[in-house]
Amino acid sequence: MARVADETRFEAQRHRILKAAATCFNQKGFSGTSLKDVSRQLGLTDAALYYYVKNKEELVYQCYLRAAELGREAMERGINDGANGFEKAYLYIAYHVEIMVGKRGPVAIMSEIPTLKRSHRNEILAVSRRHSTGFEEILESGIDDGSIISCDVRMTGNAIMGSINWIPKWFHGNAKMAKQIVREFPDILTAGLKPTAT
Amino acid sequence: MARVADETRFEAQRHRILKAAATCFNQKGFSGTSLKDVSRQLGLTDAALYYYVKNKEELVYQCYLRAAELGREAMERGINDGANGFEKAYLYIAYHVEIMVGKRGPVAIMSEIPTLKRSHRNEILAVSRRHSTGFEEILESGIDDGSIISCDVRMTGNAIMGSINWIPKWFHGNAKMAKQIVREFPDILTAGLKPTAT
DNA sequence: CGATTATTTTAATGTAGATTAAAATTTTTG
DNA sequence: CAAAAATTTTAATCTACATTAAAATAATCG
Repeated sequence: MARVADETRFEAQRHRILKAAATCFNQKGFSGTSLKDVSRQLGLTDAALYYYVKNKEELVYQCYLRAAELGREAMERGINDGANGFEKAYLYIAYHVEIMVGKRGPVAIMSEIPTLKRSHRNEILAVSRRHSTGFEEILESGIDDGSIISCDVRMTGNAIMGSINWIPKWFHGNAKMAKQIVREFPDILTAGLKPTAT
Repeated sequence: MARVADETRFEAQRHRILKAAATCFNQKGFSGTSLKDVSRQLGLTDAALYYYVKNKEELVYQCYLRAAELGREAMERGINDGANGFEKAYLYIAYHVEIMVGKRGPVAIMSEIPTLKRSHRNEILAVSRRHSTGFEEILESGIDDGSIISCDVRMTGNAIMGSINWIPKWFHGNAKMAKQIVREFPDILTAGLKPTAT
């Protein structure tokens, strides 16, 4: 048995499949992408995908899990790297945006959560909720330490996350624009958070 | 023939169907909603829908057209009612947000543009682009008249529109929250546009 | 009311695309 | 290199809807 090597190979291919699927879902829409569309991108046959996922529902689920994981990672890094609430928020946004438009992407837009089977749906919803809550806590910490203006963290959080989540809708891989987004979005999204200079 | 009366009746029913479809699409996802799901909401049969739209593709298309029209209307009102660039932007956002969460909604999230047939897709894309451009022009006018801070209007526009477009993802008809959104979103989204008080 | 038109339903049909089983191929390992 | 395991393909099947035609019902009008 080629235990370790095989698992690496398998995981690598699985990963490529998830990225291809995310690309298709974002560009062609969920219902507009057949498994053949996904597999063709990798020079495979649609049936081959079933070696890696149980069915299409699971493919979507895995894409969403990966999207959630990448977001979680960005938030964790932001929390670790920022010295105060504002910086944590700023860095999280920067990291997350970078993932959305960078080579680790594409990140699947979670447009089809309702079509997931109950257990998967609940898991994705739970992890999403946790993410939102995490961001709200960052905002609160910033309000507490004076680095962020007093605001409704729920609404502010939704506004900022919406901007980030919507990026794949209008960004389609243009490298120059990717740089622009990474450079400008963090400032744009946090401009309203800064206490007015006194 | 009952010319006028019939057309009213027909249009009214058509309108109800579009709203029901938008509700389903936003809540269950596009691929997750069958025509039966839509028709059931109105106490109809799936086949009845074909009296109002040619097919499912057209149903989506009409939903998107309606969404675009509502957005356009909000922008027009904002432009008319605002005294300077900032106010135009602020009011447009307020009007659009109000539509998104109000009784005129639900507004369909345009998640499935790629599945539209070419002509419909091009039309929707064109109207979307026009909308984006319109908002960027508002921002530019604000920069010119000094009511808005100097910024990249393209990126800023994308950020703000993303927040608005994402609303149906997390808002599901709770009346209290609707009020909150209408009250807070315009300020949150424009907070970063104000020139720092001197 | 009786006739005409508008709307909806019933009952089939058609089809794309998901899924599967078995065979073929490729990769790994000893 | 030969055997075993891993990966992919070929070739069917299967099924959930979308779609349609014809019949039935409801609304409107003279």
